Amino acid sequence: MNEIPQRLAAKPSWLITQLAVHARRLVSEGFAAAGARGYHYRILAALDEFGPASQAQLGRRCRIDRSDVVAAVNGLVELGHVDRAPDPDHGRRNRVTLTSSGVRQLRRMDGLLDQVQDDLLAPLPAADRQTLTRLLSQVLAHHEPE
Amino acid sequence: MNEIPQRLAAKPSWLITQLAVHARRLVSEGFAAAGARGYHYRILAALDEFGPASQAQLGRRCRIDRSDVVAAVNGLVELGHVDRAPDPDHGRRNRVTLTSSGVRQLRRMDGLLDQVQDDLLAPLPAADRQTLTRLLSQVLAHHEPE
DNA sequence: GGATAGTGTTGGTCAGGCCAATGTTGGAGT
DNA sequence: ACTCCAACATTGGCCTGACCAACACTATCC
Repeated sequence: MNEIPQRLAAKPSWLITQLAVHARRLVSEGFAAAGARGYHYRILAALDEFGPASQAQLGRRCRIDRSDVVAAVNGLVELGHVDRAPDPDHGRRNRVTLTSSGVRQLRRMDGLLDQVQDDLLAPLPAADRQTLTRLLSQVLAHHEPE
Repeated sequence: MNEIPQRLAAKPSWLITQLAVHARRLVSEGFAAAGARGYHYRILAALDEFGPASQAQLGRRCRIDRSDVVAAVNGLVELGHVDRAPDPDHGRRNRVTLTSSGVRQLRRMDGLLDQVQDDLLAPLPAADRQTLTRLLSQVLAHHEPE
């Protein structure tokens, strides 16, 4: 009835972009429960793993445009999950820091996200999940900057 | 320097959505050469494989919202790749048909898209490409409307 | 000192995926 | 025959994520 054209179904680019739609849906549904957006998680994670950073640095690490980092940090500051202060050593630069509230939010999101991974890969046994992750990492690395 | 947070890099949802960004970029770059958009290809492919159809049917087969099908078909009609006429048997329904120009455009896009698949999966040997495609299909099928 | 690269910010664009409301039409139930 | 419901096409709006261009400022390198 609602059969997909073979041309599409067979193409990796189709599979990836369509699966990404479902992944995004699952993720944003999960995050909605925590009142957060996708960009927020990326930034909180980067701050937690690499410590305080400038907005430009965050953008590079999270694959977010600098202009979008501004808005996301604005949101995080308003929610109290992050602090923004001018970098004392570097005039124009900002220094973004994780607050304890931010750490708690990050933990919460981590939990939600683990559940999402499970829903996303539901039909696959553990071995296949690992294989898929490895192959995707390999391909993605090839398209990443340097 | 631009290291990605481990939390992200390890999550299938991240790998899929990020890879989808690159896939979309490659596809749209390729399609730009033919002056077409992503929705166009889907619709042309569905018409070619399943024959003339109503817009609602196209939407279901191509995973496009009804309202977006309207705009896409408008564009295709303007380009002469498709014909739209009221279905004689079914009052409100439209009947969308592929023109010979549409067939040519589809062939052209097919070629462009094959090249894109190659660029996308460049780092993978043939066997891995097949494995990846199989796993993605499996996962995607699980999230599709039965 | 003057060119050059990096930084934060504003504001705008785009594709893709959605939803709600409206007017219309076919068909099923009774 | 009449009513009610489901399907269809269309308009108009919204959201996320990813971009780009321009501006003002700062640091650094030659």
